[in-house]
Amino acid sequence: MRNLTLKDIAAALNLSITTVSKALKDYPDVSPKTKAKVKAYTKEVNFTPNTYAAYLRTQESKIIGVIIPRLNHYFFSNVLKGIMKAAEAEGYMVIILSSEESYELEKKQVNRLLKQNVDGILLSIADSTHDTSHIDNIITQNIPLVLFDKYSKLSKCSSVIVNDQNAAFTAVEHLIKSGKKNIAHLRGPLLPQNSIDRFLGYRKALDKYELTYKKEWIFTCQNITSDEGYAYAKYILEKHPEIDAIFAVADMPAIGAIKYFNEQNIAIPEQIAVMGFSNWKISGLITPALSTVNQPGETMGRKAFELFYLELQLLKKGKKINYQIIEIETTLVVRDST
Amino acid sequence: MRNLTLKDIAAALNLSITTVSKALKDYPDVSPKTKAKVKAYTKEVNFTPNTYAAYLRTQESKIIGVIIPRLNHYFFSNVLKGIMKAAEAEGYMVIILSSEESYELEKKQVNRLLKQNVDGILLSIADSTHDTSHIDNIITQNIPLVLFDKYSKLSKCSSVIVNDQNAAFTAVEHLIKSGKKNIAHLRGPLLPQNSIDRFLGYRKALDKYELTYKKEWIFTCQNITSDEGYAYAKYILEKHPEIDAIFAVADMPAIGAIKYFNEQNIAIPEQIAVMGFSNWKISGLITPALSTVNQPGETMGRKAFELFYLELQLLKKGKKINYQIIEIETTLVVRDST
DNA sequence: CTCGTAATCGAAATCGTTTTCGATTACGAA
DNA sequence: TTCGTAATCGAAAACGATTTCGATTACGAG
Repeated sequence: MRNLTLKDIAAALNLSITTVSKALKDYPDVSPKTKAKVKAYTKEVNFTPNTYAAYLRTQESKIIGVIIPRLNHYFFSNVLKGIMKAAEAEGYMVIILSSEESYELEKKQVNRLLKQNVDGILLSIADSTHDTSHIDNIITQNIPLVLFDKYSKLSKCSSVIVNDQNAAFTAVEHLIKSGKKNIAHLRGPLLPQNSIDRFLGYRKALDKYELTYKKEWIFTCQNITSDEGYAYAKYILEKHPEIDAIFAVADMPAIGAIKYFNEQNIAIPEQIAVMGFSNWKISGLITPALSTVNQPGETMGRKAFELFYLELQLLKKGKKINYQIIEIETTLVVRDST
Repeated sequence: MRNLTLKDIAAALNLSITTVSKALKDYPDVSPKTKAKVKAYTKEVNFTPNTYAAYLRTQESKIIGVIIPRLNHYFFSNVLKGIMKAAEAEGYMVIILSSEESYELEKKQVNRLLKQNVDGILLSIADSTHDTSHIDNIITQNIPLVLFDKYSKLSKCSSVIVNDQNAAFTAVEHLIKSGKKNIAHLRGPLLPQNSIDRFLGYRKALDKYELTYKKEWIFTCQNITSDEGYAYAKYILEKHPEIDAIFAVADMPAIGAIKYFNEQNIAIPEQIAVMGFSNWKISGLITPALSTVNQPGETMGRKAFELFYLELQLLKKGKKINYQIIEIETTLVVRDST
């Protein structure tokens, strides 16, 4: 019960393998009549050429690789959805690997994909990635590479990102305009550009509205978990009762903070407002519903694939690829926590 | 900058392609000395045989396909994690496809995987799948198939599942033991076996403790969303104030119900208790934290891969495979909502 | 010295496609 | 008739690995 081959088709139609192959690929040197015959028959028996054999000649695997930092992560799941939909439409398969936010594992996964001879790599770099030689490695091998969300300023390649700084600025501005003056920031770790940018957006907003920036109102979430948010909320309530709003680097810490405030019967947003970032599904479901910044993950994924596809076409034509950075628009989602 | 080939290695070591290939595969007819030489060199230059070329002879792609009903779904993400970890350990790549809970799309995705000549398929069937001919198709093609979580009683193949009936029974029993007597059930749609089993577990618990089963206390969630839970909670409060507990087919509807009760200042669990199913991450983060049944997704994924791998080995040896059904243990997670 | 055997190695076929380059045929022009 | 051209088709050589089968060498037994 193995799959059919060109040989089988050729035998059935009394043609050569060559002609069948060419008919399917619309070569000009096969008559319209035989073309039609071949196409009708292959459709009838549901034949498609073996991709592995085809790879050997064309060096195209019709498979792309995607590396994300985490699998069970709402935002990245949405990005994946966007990538896979777009890939499917163009007949590409997607191999997904996870770096688990580890630099070492990320290197390894990149290597696995290169060994697999994927046609391109879509990558969101891990928080702990401090060196980009493995990424540059992809580029020198002339394999289309697109970074998304968590990108690097070091590597010369296409990226699909969000303007984190602007988005954070808008979020904090909203807090200020609603009357809050002592705004704390639960920031992310030092490494990924995103948490730096969100922090910078926060500072910019304070600057613009002439609010004083206080170092002791900045709290670093190493793993961006709800537990960290919960713990910092407790600390804030005990040591910094003057704080009247929190801008978190992501929804998870924000949700943790809300959980603590709920337990302590603190009025949100009256006594303290909470703003998240990312718009996870959960954010709309907790009480009070969390205000946050919406990052359109699916769009991001789609754009990332499109960028890869574009680069591939240019590469095939031997043209030079000019890297581009696509910025996806975010929107402020105001709910009940601000 | 293309990848190295056996030819390159052979040339560099002054050996034939054959010998290099055999040395790498530990054939007995190559001397330990040359074996060592070949292995040392291939390791040094980081050579691995091209998988596509290898496929042509061995018919093994070292790729498995996974079809899940939904991508951005906490439980399935965990299953994927388990699958991918296990696959990675055995040197397998994983292609993931989503059926979006659609029967038609599921058929299509199965077909795509068959065309891709994957070594095996891991599948969680869609809610709307009413016919299993496409699944039987996989089996007749002699490709290892493992169903997980959402399985079918119709197809003769290995499965990794949870004993939904027992788990539901235990959950409802817990509600009863905590003093609740009028327990409603937000059930899932009619098709997947899981929602049937959870419903049966609910009934069994009522029977055992001699509580009357009332048809009007059963509410069907077609899409298992929080919105449905929210709407039913409202309905229950208005039309059935006698109900003092809700057992939901999944966490999402339970969370929606809690949201409504929170808004109405209903005391949970005193006035009405809420029990979910699945233990999504979010469940521990809402207030009150949701009691639920923990389904170990990662374990399920790992077991599913192991089952596939086992079948593949048997198949290669030409032995008959005897299908088995693995039941994963669930645990009751009691939090603040009961 | 001869022969059989074991130990090593390689040539070549094969997997299923793609693609180059010839081969064949038909047909109109000269 | 003959020749050139266009229109169709196929043979065969890749692609890079695996594997069968045969070749070669070395060496000890007789």
